[in-house]
Formats: sequence, structure tokens, C-alpha cells
Amino acid sequence: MEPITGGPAQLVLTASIARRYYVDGRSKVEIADEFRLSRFKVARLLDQARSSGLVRIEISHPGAIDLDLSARLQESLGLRRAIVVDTPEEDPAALRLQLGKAAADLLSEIVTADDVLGLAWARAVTAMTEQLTSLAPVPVVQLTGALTRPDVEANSVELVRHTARLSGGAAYLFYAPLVVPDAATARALRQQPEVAEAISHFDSVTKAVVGLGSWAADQSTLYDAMDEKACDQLLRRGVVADISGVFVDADGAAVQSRVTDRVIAINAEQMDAIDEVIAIPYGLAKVGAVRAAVRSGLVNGLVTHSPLARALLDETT
Amino acid sequence: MEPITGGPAQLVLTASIARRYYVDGRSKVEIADEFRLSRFKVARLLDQARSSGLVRIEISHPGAIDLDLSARLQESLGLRRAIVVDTPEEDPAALRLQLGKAAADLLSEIVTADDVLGLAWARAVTAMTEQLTSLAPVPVVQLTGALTRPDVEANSVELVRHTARLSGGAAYLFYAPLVVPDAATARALRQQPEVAEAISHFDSVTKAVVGLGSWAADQSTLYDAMDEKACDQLLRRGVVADISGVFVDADGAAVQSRVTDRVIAINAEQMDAIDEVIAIPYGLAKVGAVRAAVRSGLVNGLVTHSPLARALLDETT
DNA sequence: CGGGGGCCTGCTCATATGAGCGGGCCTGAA
DNA sequence: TTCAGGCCCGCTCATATGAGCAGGCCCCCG
Repeated sequence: MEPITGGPAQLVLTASIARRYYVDGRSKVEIADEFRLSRFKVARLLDQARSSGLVRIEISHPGAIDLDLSARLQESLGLRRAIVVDTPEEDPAALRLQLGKAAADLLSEIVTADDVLGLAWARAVTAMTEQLTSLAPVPVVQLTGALTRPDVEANSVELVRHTARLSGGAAYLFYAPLVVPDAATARALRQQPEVAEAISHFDSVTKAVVGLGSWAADQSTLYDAMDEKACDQLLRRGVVADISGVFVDADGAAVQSRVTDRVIAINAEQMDAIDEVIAIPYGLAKVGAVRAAVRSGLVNGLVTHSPLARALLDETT
Repeated sequence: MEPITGGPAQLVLTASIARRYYVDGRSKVEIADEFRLSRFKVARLLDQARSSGLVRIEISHPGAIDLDLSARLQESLGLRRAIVVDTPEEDPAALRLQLGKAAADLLSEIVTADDVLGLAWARAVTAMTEQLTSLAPVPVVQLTGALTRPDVEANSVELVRHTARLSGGAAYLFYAPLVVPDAATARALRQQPEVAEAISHFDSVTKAVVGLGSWAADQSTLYDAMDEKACDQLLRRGVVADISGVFVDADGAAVQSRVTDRVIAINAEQMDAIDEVIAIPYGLAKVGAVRAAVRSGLVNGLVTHSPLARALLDETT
């Protein structure tokens, strides 16, 4: 891999050839003619140049997206999409803004008129919709109930309505909380016309953007909204992440529990049927949750920031 | 050249493909299969990646030689050889040491048993021979008389003898000054058996290392050793460089003059017949001299340092 | 609504390239 | 000296690649 070449003339020759080939883009045959060598010799020198590290190839671009890291993350985790925003930012609100922009760009690029878009409630998803400036005309389906927190003004309904308006497509939205105290109430809510209507469209959703929380205090809006008993029960069942109301353990298996019945949201099976499910995680604390979500296969697209991306890659090693 | 690509997903896709192609070395067909694209699409994305600057290729190596600069210098000046040592060093003695080492490495690499080596007197050439550790067995021919200066202990005879001993080949050397007061003395000296013997071998020399001075005070050992009148005469004739006793003007034309007859050294025609003539210039003051020497076609190999190399490239632009 | 014009796509076919091979040469050991 | 081993070279032949082209699509303008 690194035995570097021989004498200085050899080195300079190799460098000249590498320049001609890689920088000037000439063919090996042309180079061979120019230097009076056989094309085989040229090919061998080029191999040598690469394997000895004499030629270094970097992939970079001026924007905020770290393409190389994105590509590596995508490949390493087997994702359909990965966008890594290169920022040292740590403030959650500022991060949401940057990731929201990247996710919005991604969404407007990949959503076509044939799609049906599903949106779950999450602050990051809200941040994305706020940055969205154009979108193919598609139906927009609300995937989860809303959580209203004192520190968050937007709610899931606004999010869906706003996106549908921008797109010009139909909106399937409803007013209901994400989690209710008991299964019976949840069942009753699901019977509500608007809710039932939205749910009936879950099967046709082709692309979705979901929230992704680590199952711990301050790492999941759902965790923070739920009673301690239920949280603990799920913890005991091995839950490490919630994907907009779908609980998964470290192996990526969806966890069913009584709590599941109290959630007004798309279920694991329905989510699994969606072609592209994108999450926008940030913060190093979410490493485990992201891994679980990706393992589950439910989430196959990520928009995140470089520190988390690096942590994910490191863990893989 | 720089219109960079479209959406983020597109960008990441392009980056992934570039990684696969350039870093992993897969073929375009393989990549096309992997990404479910036509090979044409892959080729176009790669073209785009390169032309947009997304893929950057650098040529570098850990040693002291700046390969990229060497290759560019060689190409730009149309040289057979160019070795650029990357050093900020300005002290002439230290520079000679470094360049001598590089030149020595070069010489031991390119000299084969079929060659006949010619060596002129010059401090840089002396520095080179001192660094020489191995050499194919070849005859070594002294190309010029010696100049003895109070600050230089080695002389051209030692230089040739030492090299021949190292090589194991025959040495053709003689004791004579580089320049004498009048043409008659020079003629007489050339009749001397050893001198005549060496001169008779000039025609068979295949590789030579020569000195290169800028025709000005302190920029040429020969200039400093010569009487003012002769110096001025050559200046008026447009001489800007002396190549071990061969005078050339800014256009690279060899200048004949009465002074030429007083020099005991290889002449322009003989030097021109040598396959490879290497000089080891240093110091920014020599830019013009190097250009002239290269233009003349007499010198077709350079071992120099990065500041001078850059100056030469700048002038060419 | 109808018709260019530009753009993207994948094709054909000639060319460039890679894998693997056998021959010549150099080196080191007997 | 002779011989075996390793190395470097350039060949053959199958494969990969590039240039240029024609069809289809979308968008914009009339």
C-alpha cells in the first residue's frame, strides 16, 4: 500500500504522467505516445502512483454539505439518502434551522408529482417545513397526533396545512394528541372522521419525514410527554428510540406494548411500507437511537450534522 | 468549468459515485450496476464532478522533492529532466548540499553502464559528487579546467577522480585552469597529452553535469575570475549566462568571441552533442541565465529549488 | 392549444483499457 | 561457470469506455 517509488527521475516521471492523466484527462495511450512508453508501462506507473499515495483524491465542495461524509454515511449504514451538514453548531435551535434547510432542499428535490408525502410531528420536521420554498403538488398526510409543549408554538396541524398549501396538493390532517391516557380513548379518537381519513391514507404514502428521539429524558418529545410508568415499562422492554411513536429496541425490532395502543400515530407495519422515511436527528446523545432506527429498516434516510455522522461511522468501525 | 450541480441528493449521489470510482477504483459498469444507472449516466456524473471541482486531485509526496512543481517545470520548459527540491533555504552552502543530494540521486539513477559521464567544474557539481554514493561503472571525463578560489578547497581534478573511483570506471582528467590570459596559452595547453586525451573523449560523452552562472559579478565563478575587460566585452555581446565556459545570450544563442579561445573547456558544439546536460542552478538571480541556457538547448536537465522553479514558471506565463 | 428548441437519455461502434501470460534479463547461489 | 528464481516487459483478447447520434420529454413562446 505504501512502498513509494524508486529514484527521483522515476518519481518525477510518475508525477508527470499522473498530472497528464488525472489533471489533464489524457488517455493512457496518448500519454504513452508522448513519453515514448508502452501503454502498459503507463498503466503500471499510474497504479503505483495511486497505491503509493502519490496521487491524492479529495471530494469536497464549497457548500455546507459534507459530501464525502454524506456518501460514507449513506454507504456505511446502507441508507437510501444521507445528507450531512458540516457545522460545528451545537445550539439545538440553530442546528434545527440548518438541518431544516438541508432537509427542505432534499425534499423539494426528491418529491415528484407521483408521491404522497407523510409528515410526522417533530420540531425538526417543523423546522424543515418552515424552510420549504417549493414542492411538487402532492397530497400531504399527517402521520401523528400533535404534542403541544409550552416552548413550541407550531403544531402538527399547521405543519401539514402549510406544506400542502405550498405544494398545492390535498391535506389530510386532524386535531388529536400524539399520546392519550388510555387505549380506549385512543381507539375512540381513531374513529373520528378526520383521523380515520388520514389513517386510511397511510398505506399510500410514498415518502415521509419523521421525528426520531432517543428514549430518555430530554431526548424525545414523546418521552417527556408521557407518564413515568409508561416510560419505564418501555425502557424495560429495551426501547432505545421512538420514531414518531413507533418504539424500537437496540436491535431495531419494533416493540409492541400496551403503551403502543395509546399512541395516535402511524404504526410500525405501515411505516415499513413507506418507500422513503427520512429522519433529521441531531445531537451526539442520539447515536444509539439512530442506529436502532436504521437497523429497524423503518428509517432509510438521514439529514444530520457532521459530529453525529462521525459518531455513527466510528461506531460502525 | 464551475457550474456545480443541482440538488443535495444529486450532489450526494455524485459524491458517492466519485468515491467509488476514484477512491475505490471500481469500473463505471460496476458502479452503474450498483446504483441502478446506465453507465453513460455514471460517466456524465463523473465528468460533472470533475469539471465542477467536486473532485480535487493532488499530487504530492512526503519527501523533499516537489513532484508537481518538478513535472510542471519539466513540461513548461521542455526539459528532459527537472528535479525541484522544496526548501525555503537561502544559504548558498546549505542549498548546494540539498541540491547536491538530489542531483546525486538523480545521477546514480539515470547513469547506466552504457553511458560516458562528463563533469564540469562548479561548486554545485562538487557538492553533487560529494553526495554520490553509487554509480554504474562508466568512464568519467573532465569537461573543463579548474578554477581555484581561496574559498573553495576542492578542484575539478578531485571531483573527477573521486567520481571515477566510486564508479569503477576510467577517469580522463587533467590539470589546467579554466581560463588563461591569452589564446596562445590556451592552444598550447590543449596540446598537452592529458588535456588532449580528455578533449578527445568529449564526443563520446552521453551525460554531463555542468555549472551554470549568470553573467554578472558574484553570479558566475568564471566572471569573477576573469579580467574586467573580457567580462565587459562579453556583456556587450549580450551574454547572460555561462554554461561551464560556453557563453550564451538571452535568446540562447552561443556567443563566440576572442574570450572563448582563452577558455579550456568543452565548446558549444560539443556540448550540444551530449544527450543529457544537467545543471544545478540556485538563487533567484539566476532566472535569466537559466532561461537562456534552456533556450539554447545545451542544458536539458535541471536540479533546482522551489523559489527558482516558481520564478521560471512565472516568467513563462 | 400547437410547435419549436433545448435537454436528458441510452444506443452503436470504434477505441481504450485490464487481466493474465510467456519471454528475456538480472541476480544470487552452488 | 551454470542454473533457478524473481522481476520487468510487452503481447493477446475480452471488456470497459468515449464520441456522437436519435428519440422522447418538458418548457416556453406564439
